[in-house]
Amino acid sequence: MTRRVRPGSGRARLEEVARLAEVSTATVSRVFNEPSKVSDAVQARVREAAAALNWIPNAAGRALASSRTHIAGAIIPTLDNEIFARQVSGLQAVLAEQAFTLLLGCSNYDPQESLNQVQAMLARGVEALAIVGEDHPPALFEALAAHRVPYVVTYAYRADSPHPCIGFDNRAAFSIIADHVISLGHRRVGVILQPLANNSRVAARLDGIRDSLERHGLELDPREVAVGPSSMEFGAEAFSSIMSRPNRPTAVICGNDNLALGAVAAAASLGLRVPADCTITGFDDLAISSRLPPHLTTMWVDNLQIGRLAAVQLLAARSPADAVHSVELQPVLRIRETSGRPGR
Amino acid sequence: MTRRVRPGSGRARLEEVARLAEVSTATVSRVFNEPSKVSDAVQARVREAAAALNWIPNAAGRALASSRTHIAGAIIPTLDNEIFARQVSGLQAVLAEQAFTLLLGCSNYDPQESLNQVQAMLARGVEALAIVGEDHPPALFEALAAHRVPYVVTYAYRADSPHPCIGFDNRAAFSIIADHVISLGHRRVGVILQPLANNSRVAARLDGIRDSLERHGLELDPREVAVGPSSMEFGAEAFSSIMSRPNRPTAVICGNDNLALGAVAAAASLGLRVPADCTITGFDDLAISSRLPPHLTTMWVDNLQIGRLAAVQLLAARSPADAVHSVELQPVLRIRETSGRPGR
DNA sequence: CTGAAAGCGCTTACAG
DNA sequence: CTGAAAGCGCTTACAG
Repeated sequence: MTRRVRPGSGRARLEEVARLAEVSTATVSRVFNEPSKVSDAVQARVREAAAALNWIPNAAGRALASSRTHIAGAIIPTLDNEIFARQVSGLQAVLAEQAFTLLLGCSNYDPQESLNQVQAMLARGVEALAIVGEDHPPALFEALAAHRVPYVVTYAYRADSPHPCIGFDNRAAFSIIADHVISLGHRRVGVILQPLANNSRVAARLDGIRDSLERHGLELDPREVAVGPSSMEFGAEAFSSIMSRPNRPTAVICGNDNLALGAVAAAASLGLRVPADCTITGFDDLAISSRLPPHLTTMWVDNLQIGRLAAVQLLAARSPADAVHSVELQPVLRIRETSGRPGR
Repeated sequence: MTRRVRPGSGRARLEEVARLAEVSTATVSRVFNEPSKVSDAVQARVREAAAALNWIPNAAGRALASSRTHIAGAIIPTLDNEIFARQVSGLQAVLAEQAFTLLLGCSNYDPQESLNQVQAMLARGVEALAIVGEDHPPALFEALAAHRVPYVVTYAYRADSPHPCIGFDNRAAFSIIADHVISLGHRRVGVILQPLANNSRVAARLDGIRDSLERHGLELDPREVAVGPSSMEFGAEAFSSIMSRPNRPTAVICGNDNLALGAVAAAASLGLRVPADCTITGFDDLAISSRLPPHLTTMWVDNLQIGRLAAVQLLAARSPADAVHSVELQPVLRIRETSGRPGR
């Protein structure tokens, strides 16, 4: 019988620590995982040996033996957006406290890509998953269910959602914005939105605006609703186009701050005063929105808290008794310089 | 002899796929890892069985058996910065093509935290690591060497660096900015910088400015060099303070766009015209810098390419014959509206 | 409090 | 082209 030769990782193994400390491998393992079960004297010897060998436990071996990976996943649309980056920070901070590693995936608003990312994460053995929004293929949620991985949908909250969710009501939020605009005396309102495809949150925002208008006996002129890329360029372009029509609106509600900042810049180059000639509102309250003049009227969401709460819920959900609970946050309207009464 | 009972993961295992396809486990493994070694007929049977069982390979088992984790790591200062986020996108895109997963860590400019992150990543078995900058504890680089993990320092390049690096020469870049400012006719130059602690790139930037001034027989007045948080608020505050002195400078070079945007806003509220009363320059060319008026004179670095190149180098470095090669990128000066001749 | 040893789910050297 | 089986580095049920 020849002994097979396998390369191995070349690093110090737990067994060598055990040999140096003159204890069993079980004891070494316990020192680092259940120290209360090991006498102080033995603990000291083991820790010394581990340090001497520069030993770092091998996560794969540990995961295989314990069926616990200590990995959680998060899927966001894109890193190119400070609000999602902030959610990730919140997640990571809380997970790190429990020695969990965060695996991050970006879907770029592509449902197929989010499914791919989830597959990859399941292969890595994520124990829980946070995912922005609910616009994902049914196969994605089925895969999570099949592998019994607890998950939470973030950044969107609906009371009747089939998923546990931590976020805010997009529809209600935009009703609040429209109410603010109408309360200032505006009767004709334009809207500039980011793409509706694979993002039901944007549709909810439009519905929220319509809800408010309807309550006040007003309606949206479809020619004054622009939908396009979530860029300042498109915000500027759409604003110019809306404001170049005869009998133009006196207020433009934008789907986010990016679009609104573009609209504000376009207003300046058109020689329009904001808000005297046109009120402009955003959503997100980006860092620049309150720092560069004119300060934007917008809505702020505690994204750090969304990330933190998601992590707390997911960590709790590992004990199967605890299901993930939905939490609704309230966005805050921040009235600044770009909204005001119509006319001069 | 009692058979021990271990919980297991509860998911389908490769062995069940083998049984259903009526082949050995070796064959199933080969179908997914070395398909050319398996006949088409058998492949089809195995793939069908895997699909029927909804089997996803267990990464921990695979890593343990092969000593290959297919994980790479990246350590950046913060996600709260679009330039680092862009590097991560570049890294991730190239790594994904090779079926590598990226593990992301943020140090928040804290050397101790970057060391912690590296330790955690070594435990996870990262096969390669990209890390922003070289301001890290020696123990960090020693740990990488001890575990034979190839790495690359990004976002900074020095010909005499002890590390393989992919980035640009911060000192040379700021010399170019200062040359531009001086060529416009400015003789008194103020400087606003982000914190120098644990970030030698900022010190290099200051040196670059000094190099240029010296070449032209000029020098910096230490009272006109402000150092503080990398925020628009500090940029504004520092600018106001520098410009409120008698005999003030006619140009202010900022360490990045954030500070410069704050300076531009402060100029507006002080009633100073930019660039007629004061030239202001930034660095990074953030998305907003060319989209909100006045368009900033700044320098652009191809951060996506830094990320991509880092990934390519790291993937190549897995075959030990190939060491990681340094690559120097050239930042591009983008002259826009905030720089001009002094006076009117 | 401690140890001997089975087992986690894969890969791969070896044999045919 | 395919298979039997050892082994990767840990954890933990079991026994003392």
